Amino acid sequence: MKVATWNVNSIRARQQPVIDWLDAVRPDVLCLQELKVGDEDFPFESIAESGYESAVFGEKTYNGVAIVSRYPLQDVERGLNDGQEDPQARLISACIEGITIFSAYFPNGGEVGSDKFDYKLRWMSRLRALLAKRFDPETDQVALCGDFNVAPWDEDVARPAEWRSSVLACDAVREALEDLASFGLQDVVRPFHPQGGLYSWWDYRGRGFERGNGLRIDHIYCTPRLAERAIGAIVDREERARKSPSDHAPVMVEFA
DNA sequence: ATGTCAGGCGTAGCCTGA
Repeated sequence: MKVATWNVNSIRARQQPVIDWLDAVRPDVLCLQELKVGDEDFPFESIAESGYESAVFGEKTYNGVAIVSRYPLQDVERGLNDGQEDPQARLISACIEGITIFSAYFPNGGEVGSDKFDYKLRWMSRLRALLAKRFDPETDQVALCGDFNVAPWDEDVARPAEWRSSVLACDAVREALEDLASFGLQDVVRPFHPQGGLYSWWDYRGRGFERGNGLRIDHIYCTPRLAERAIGAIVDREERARKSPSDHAPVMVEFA
């Protein structure tokens, strides 16, 4: 079973690349982030023509997440559902073939110390609480996929000196991710690329891709029973090298 | 600090967010 995640930076701008990628790669599940459209503008029909069912939590202009799957999507849930307000569409989950898969778009965080940064840390803590409430990490098979907006290690950053103090790689967000993972989730991509140097996002500004200035901020984190089934992980850099790309490349893990 | 994108508004070009 192949599970992928891709921040497409507008599904409207990337509709054909997404469909072409589904047709070429044939993942079983693709988690999407930054749709930037309301549910009514999501291309359900075009994606269905390629053989995929979609569950969408859209938002006009900003955010928006989806899960597309070759298998039926069950028990779809949208948002953090913790009784507090979250006006931003950043989380959707569905049960697929006995695995609960999340598509998550973590807040970027703006600048360290800003209100947006506080929101990012709070959001991560609320996500941890949701996981702890809904799942038993010992027995449940859960995959948290998405744009985490966190590069967990210096090996995930091409130029640590340039990014170490940023909202993507500073100690506070790395600690928040460690706390989230301490629920019982592990990074299933890193073990296949222990040397690091594998990136999933390159800033449009400053021609990050052309200059090799990348970060690994898109992740697939799994509970142990699912993680032990992982047999490979890739980042599809070719999608970032194409004309008019998203600033993110797809990340995909195969499970036995 | 920002050399690039994308969407909104509204129909040019500025603003926001990333």
